Amino acid sequence: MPQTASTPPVKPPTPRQRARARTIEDIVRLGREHLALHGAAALSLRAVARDLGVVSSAVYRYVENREELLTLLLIDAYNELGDEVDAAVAALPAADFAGQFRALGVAVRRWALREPARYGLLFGSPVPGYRAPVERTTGPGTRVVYALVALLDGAYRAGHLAAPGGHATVAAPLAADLERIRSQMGLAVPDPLLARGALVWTSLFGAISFEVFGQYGAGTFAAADELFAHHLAVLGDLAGLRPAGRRAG
Amino acid sequence: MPQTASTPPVKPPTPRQRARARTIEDIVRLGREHLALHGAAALSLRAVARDLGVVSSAVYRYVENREELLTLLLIDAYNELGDEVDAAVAALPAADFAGQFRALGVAVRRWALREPARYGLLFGSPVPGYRAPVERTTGPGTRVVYALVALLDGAYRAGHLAAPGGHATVAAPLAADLERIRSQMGLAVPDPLLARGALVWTSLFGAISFEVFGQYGAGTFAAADELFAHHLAVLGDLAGLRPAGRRAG
DNA sequence: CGTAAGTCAAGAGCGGTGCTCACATTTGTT
DNA sequence: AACAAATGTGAGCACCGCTCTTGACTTACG
Repeated sequence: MPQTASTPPVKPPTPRQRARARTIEDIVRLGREHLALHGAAALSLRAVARDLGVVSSAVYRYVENREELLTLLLIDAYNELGDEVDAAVAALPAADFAGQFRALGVAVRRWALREPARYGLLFGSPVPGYRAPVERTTGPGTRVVYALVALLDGAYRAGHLAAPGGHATVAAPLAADLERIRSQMGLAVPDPLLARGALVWTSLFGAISFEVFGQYGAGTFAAADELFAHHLAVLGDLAGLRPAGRRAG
Repeated sequence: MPQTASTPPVKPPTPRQRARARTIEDIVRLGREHLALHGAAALSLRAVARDLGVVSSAVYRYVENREELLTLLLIDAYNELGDEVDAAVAALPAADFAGQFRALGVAVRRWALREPARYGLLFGSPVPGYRAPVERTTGPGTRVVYALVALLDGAYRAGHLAAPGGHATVAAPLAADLERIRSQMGLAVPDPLLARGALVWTSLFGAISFEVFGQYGAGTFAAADELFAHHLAVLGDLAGLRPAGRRAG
């Protein structure tokens, strides 16, 4: 559980502060349930108030407005996804980069299919009129891509990332972006692999979004698991990851 | 312009029917503007009625409800995107499959960046409580993927689609899906290439969605055009497309 | 031509939403 | 006990989707 951000660093929390924190937690929990059931656009403060057993205007004592609750739910969802992805990646041997990549992809997909409405809030069309406060959401919101980039950088430093073939080149303006990213994140991955990593990143979420949002026609792919496994394998190749040592080899 | 679906095949339209059709067109046009400005979830029949200079209940004479208007706008957007993609692909020589693929991707991205809210309606998180009527939207909604698949199939039949390398395999249940798709659409592309085509399809929209929905952090990629061009080149390779004859070679 | 059928705009109204505000109540502290 | 802060209440505003009735109008037909 993250500590409340506004807690002063010295005093222990008073009972009232504890009760207040608990109420906010309840509001977020109820909001999460409504979000999961009816989607982001249908999230209603009045409904949350009803479930909380309180009059509608009372929740404004705890949450500034609907946007604020959306922000809390956004951070909540980002962190839950980040936790599951981190755990899935950490469950594999440190040297099994291809396996870690597969685990990352599988973890994101599993969470997305389990929480489609929350996934839509994070990675779907932006909620109209709502702009996520960058200073509060970038941290949790970048956990997955940080895990992916760390994975690729570790593989590269371990000599497990193959140089790409193909006809794609990295134009100069793009190289400038990549150099900035590399220095900001302390990476060693060279441009062609880093650019491919960006593509793999967006492609992973593209495949998951198509499945979660029902962009494939209904019944087009009955073997959704196998389709995603195939895509993950291709994307792993695309990133330059060599599969770990052959089984029983 | 597609003819109105409910027109009887014999009688010419009466003035009343013409006026009615014009009013519906106006409603769709105004709805398109509201959609583009404020997003799908904020689309309001009352606001459309105000812009139309009519009382709110009057629009229900022409449009059954909000969902119906959303459906009309969905079809409208799918067709506009499909028209632009078809035109972009058709502008290239029939044998330049790699160029056609690039043109397809560029056309989708251009439309998406020009019409982010409408793109979000088509490819973003589904509108809560709204289920698109399959019988009316699958036709327009599959135009882009049909164009992509036709492109790949044509390239394969012309011997311009290279067999893929890598470690990915097509599991048996997935092969059954692909076989069904192949027979339904009359394709010749074999499983590994068809599965890769599906990945290229989702990856293309993944890259575009990330850009349109602002999933890249602000300022992460200043060279958005070059990034997308890179991705298109890699995805073309991934699909198996060989670049057209070297320039001046 | 006159009447009946069909069509349409208008307005009231229902229940829902986000949000604000004045007021009452509870609670912790002095 | 008294006070002040925190919290809950209910009314109210403006908006939303949607329904229904009413009156006016257009069209078609006898």
